Order: sequence, then C-alpha cells, then structure tokens
Amino acid sequence: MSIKTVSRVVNREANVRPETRARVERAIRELDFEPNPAARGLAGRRTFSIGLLYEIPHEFSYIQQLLEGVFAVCESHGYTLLLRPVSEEPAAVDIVRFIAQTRVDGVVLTAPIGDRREITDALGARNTPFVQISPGITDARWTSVGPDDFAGSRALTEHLLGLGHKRIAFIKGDPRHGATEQRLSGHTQSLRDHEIDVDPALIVPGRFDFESGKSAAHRLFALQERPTAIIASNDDMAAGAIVAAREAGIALPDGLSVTGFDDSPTALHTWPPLTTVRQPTADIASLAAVLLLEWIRGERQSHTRKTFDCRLIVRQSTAALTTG
Amino acid sequence: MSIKTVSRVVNREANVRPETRARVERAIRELDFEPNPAARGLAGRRTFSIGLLYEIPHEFSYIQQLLEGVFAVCESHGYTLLLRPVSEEPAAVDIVRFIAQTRVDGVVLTAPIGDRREITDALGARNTPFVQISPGITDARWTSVGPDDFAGSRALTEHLLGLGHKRIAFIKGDPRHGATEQRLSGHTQSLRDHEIDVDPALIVPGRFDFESGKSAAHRLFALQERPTAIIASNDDMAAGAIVAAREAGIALPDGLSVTGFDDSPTALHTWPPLTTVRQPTADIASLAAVLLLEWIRGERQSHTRKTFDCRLIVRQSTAALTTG
DNA sequence: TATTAGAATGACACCGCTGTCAATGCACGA
DNA sequence: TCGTGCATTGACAGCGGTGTCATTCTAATA
Repeated sequence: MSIKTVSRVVNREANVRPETRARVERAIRELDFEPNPAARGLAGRRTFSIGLLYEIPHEFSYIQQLLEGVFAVCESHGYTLLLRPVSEEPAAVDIVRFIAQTRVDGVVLTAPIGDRREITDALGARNTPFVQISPGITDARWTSVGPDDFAGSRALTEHLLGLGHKRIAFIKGDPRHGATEQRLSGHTQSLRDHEIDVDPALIVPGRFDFESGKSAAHRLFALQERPTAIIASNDDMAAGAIVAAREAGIALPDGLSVTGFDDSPTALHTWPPLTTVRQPTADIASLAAVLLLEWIRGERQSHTRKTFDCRLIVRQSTAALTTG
Repeated sequence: MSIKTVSRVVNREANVRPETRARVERAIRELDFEPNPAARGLAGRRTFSIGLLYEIPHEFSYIQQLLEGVFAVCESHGYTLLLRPVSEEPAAVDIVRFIAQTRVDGVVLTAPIGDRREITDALGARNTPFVQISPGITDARWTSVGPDDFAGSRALTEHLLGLGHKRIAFIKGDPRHGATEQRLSGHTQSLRDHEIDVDPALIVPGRFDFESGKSAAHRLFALQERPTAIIASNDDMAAGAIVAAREAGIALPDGLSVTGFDDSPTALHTWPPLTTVRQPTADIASLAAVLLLEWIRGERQSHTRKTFDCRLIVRQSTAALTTG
C-alpha cells in the first residue's frame, strides 16, 4: 500500500477500488491519522483554509452569526477558517498581506470591506477568490450574497404607514455600508408609493452604533414637528433611539414608534422589544462560504449576486398612531 | 548567500553579522518575500499558530474583547490565531482532534472549557501548552489568567449596602463557569462582613443569558418580601432583570436597584444604564496569550495564576434605598 | 606570526504530502 | 488465447523551509 493511495483516499479522488478505500479508511481510523495540513499545503498549492475579514468595531452579534454560517460550511468541507479583524478602513495592501502571509485559498469580505473598489480590484488582480457579503453595488465580475435590504426596509415603512404614521423619520446607517443606501431607498420608495412627501429633515445620519442612534433621535426630537415614528437602520441605533426617547420623557410605543433592523439580540433586550426586520445572516454566510469554496475548487465559472428575503418581525415598539 | 542565512534572519537567530542581516532584510522588503507558513511548519515542528476555543452560545462582545487581546499579541509575535467555536460542553476528544488537525502550538481555553478537568488533563497528557481564562479553581499545574471576580462582586455588594440596601438578591451565573462561584462568594462574604444574614431565597440560579435573568427576576418579584436590589452576575442577565421589572411595573432605580457585571456594551444600552463592574477583558486575554507564547517557546518553566483587578462603574441603575 | 576558540555561513537531508507519469492489473472482445 | 484500453496502484521528484553539522572566517591569544 503506497502512501499515494492513502492520499487518494483522503482527497476523495476517483479510481480507487472500493475495497482498497475501505481498507485505508479503517487504518486511518485505527491509527487516528490526521493529514498534516502544512505538508498538504506545501505539496499541493492550496491550504484548505479561507479567511473571514471584518471591520472592528462592528455589531458583534452580527459577526457572530456570520461566523457560525461560514464556520459550519468550513467544518463540513474540511476547511479551516481564519478570522481576521481589521482596523476601520484597512488599506488594500493590508488585506493582500494577510492573504500572502496566511496563504488562505480565498476570503469572505464582510461589509463594508467588500464595498471598497481598491480592495476588490486588488484581489481580482491577484486572482484570489473572494465573495462579498452585503455589498452596495453589484459588480458582475464578482460573487456576492446579501439580504434584500430594499424590500426589508419597505416592509418596515409599510408597517408604520399601516399603523397610520405619516411623519416617519429615518436614521441612516454607516455611509460606507452598501446596505445603508438600500435601506434608505426602500423607505423613500414606500413613501412615494403612498404619495407622501419625503421630508429631508426626517432623514438623519447615523453610524450603526448605539450612540449615533441616540444622538440622531435627540436631533429628531428637537424638530419643530416631531416624527411619530422612527426607523433606525439597525437595532443598536434603535436601542439608542429608545434610550433617547426615555431621556426626553417620550413614552413608547404610544408617544413614538421605533423600529430596528436585523433582529439582533438587542431587539429583545430593549423595552419595549423592537419591531424589526430579520435577515437570515447565518444562511447568507453559509451560502457565501459555499460559493467561495465552489469558486476555489473551480466548480463554478460565473459570478452571481444572491439575495435573501427578510422578514418583518412585529413586536411592541410600534403601535397605531394615537390621534390626539 | 544561502537560503539558510535568510532563514536565520527571518527567525531572528543569533550569529548573523549585522551587515548581512541588513542586506537580507532589504532583499526581503524589495521582493515582498513572505515565508511560507506551511513549509516552516513542516520543516520545524511548530506552526506559529494558536487556537482560541470558546463555547457557543456565548456573549459575543466578551469573546470579541478576548479576541482583540489575543489577536494583538499574536500579530506582534508573528503568530496566527485560529478561532474555534465549539458546541456547548465539547468532549475532550473534540478539543484534542482540533489540535491534531490544525497542529496549533497551543490553545487558550476560555471559560467554561478550561474548567473541565478531563480537558485540561487531556491536554496535559498530550503536552499541549494551554492557558485557562477565568477558571474557577486554580490548579498549580497550569497557567491561568482572570479577573478578581471575588473582589469585583464584593465591590458591588458594598456599593449597594452603602446605599442602604439590606435585602439584596443575587442572580447566579452558569454553574459551569468558575466565575459564578467566585462572584457569589464575594457577595455573601460582604454580607457576612456587615453581619447581614444570607437569605437563601434571595439567591437564584441563572445562566448568564438575558432570558434567565428575566425569569430569575420575576421569581424574585414573586417573593413575599421583595428585594430592594438585585445583583445579576452579568450584564445580560441584568438587562433581563430590568425588562422584568418593567413588566412587573416596578420603577427603576427608585423601586429597585439592579447591577450587572462585566461592563459589556449592554450596560449602556439598558435604561437606566447599568451600575456594573468592569473587568479588563482585553488585558486578560493579552496576558494569557503572552504567557502561552512564553510557554510554547520554552521561555517559562513554572505555571502561575494571574488575577486582574476589576473596577466598579456606578451608573443610574442603582440608587439609595428610599425608605417608605 | 602561528594558533585557536568562537562567530558566521553553507551544504544537505528531510519534514509529510501531492503532482506526474510510469507500471501493473483486469475485463472484455477478437 | 492474446491483445487492447481503461482502472488502479506505485515510484519519484519536489513543495519551501528548518535542523544538524561541517566549513570558513575573524579576532584574540600565545
């Protein structure tokens, strides 16, 4: 029995007699044999590892879910996952260096890293397989996976309109994220569909974090004519808005409806719990990993953009407009 | 110039003439040379990588902070970090298999994994370097790093006692975590120091998650004689207790003081924001990584237990007992 | 100046696997 | 029975570094 045959069995190659394969597999089990990844990486030209890049700071629960999704796929395919927290706005060379150092076979770029043209171009030039998670613009040259932010956002606005709200404020997310633009346009589109003017004063910037949500809400409360509902582009900002409302002495949900986005754990930790939109983050991440592995193995030739539906989750932070 | 000399420079070995070293370093820079970790791992017998194991589910902001600390050290020492989420209560063989598969040079065991005797024994038997983060019992055979949970908990109790509270409830954490026991005994010790009887009815179980905090609080509210303050063993449970209080129509902080533990982001997201205890998680993780690397490199012969001080953070979730 | 210890460098085998290609085995048709 | 062609297996050369030990250089000592 040559070592090469063992190699064939381990790599599930064709042309091994079933009986031989079984014999090898038994031996592997009996001897607790684990192929040495370093040797495999050195001899072959792949490392059976992929990287997951994310910016720090970031809403952890979101990364956590991405991680779960990607990790599950890696595990079932025998790949190793290298997590890589990068500073905000990493330079393309930092990403490239990471890949050069670790020799990962490919990378998953989370938002907003995957939105950076220099980065995708640099990876494209190196011919490094990658997939983008939730990028803003879809580039046919690359593969990306994300939620349908536009539709999700529409669902929120429709929900509030259905409750009788007309003055609906919108707290935008980090402008570097593609989702930010998508979520905003879903909202404005719904307003227009209902022939409600889009009041620019009701659209305020945020950065996806609690603090920015809080201060944005305070800014909205200071308006001459206060909104009766606030859509925050994510749950953390919604939590901030709720705290701001409390500080301003505004009762929820009667005096003000607030919604989040993402259905993170935060959505259940606020009082009242948040009406929000759930995106299937782990599924998105799993698909991203699957597509990446397919690309790495050459099982896929064309790039695609996959979009997942979101689901409106109605909780107690939104209520019918009380006319009075 | 032989390749061996380059190897010496890369590995910072002694006995290389400064001038030669400089010449090699310049060439490395000019050629963007990155040593192939697979080759290094194959030839030498180390992989320059360590693993960080954590149970899932877990408060991710905590893991995130650990990650930051460990990652920073890895980066500056040229090590690669492999994150490994494991299912709850992983078997020792799972851990061993992870190490066998990845060939990491050592692992950081977060609580409660490092508390499991079979696991530490298995690693000890394999001679795999590891450090425990926040283990319950200190075993002189191993290295561990953690906060001073006992003192931190005392600080909380003293704070509440200082505010005039006498009936202080305590929501315990996950019994599998060593910290759980430490935090409880800090509390009871303080009570005893002030000659206050420890009422067993006021000590209720929890599991460190929001839901368990919420239901534990409800259980406390159902008591004949309600507590005037609740110490939750972590912030998530405190957030749960706050929501429970709201559901029960209890005003905070006048009707009830609540404290958390950890000073996680959650502590600022509740209303009112949480009085809590901050543990220097990233510092703990950094030290753990440093000790692990020292152990791996053979620069350290003896094991130690390092403890970090915690800091009481007083916010608005606690207030003086209103007699009336 | 000759000697010599120690510093600096290089030669070479080998880490454990994969890619390539040659060798062998086997079933089937002539 | 003998080819023939494909299925199966093995031999062998690296992959890119490190460990070991031999060799060369350098400078201090006798």
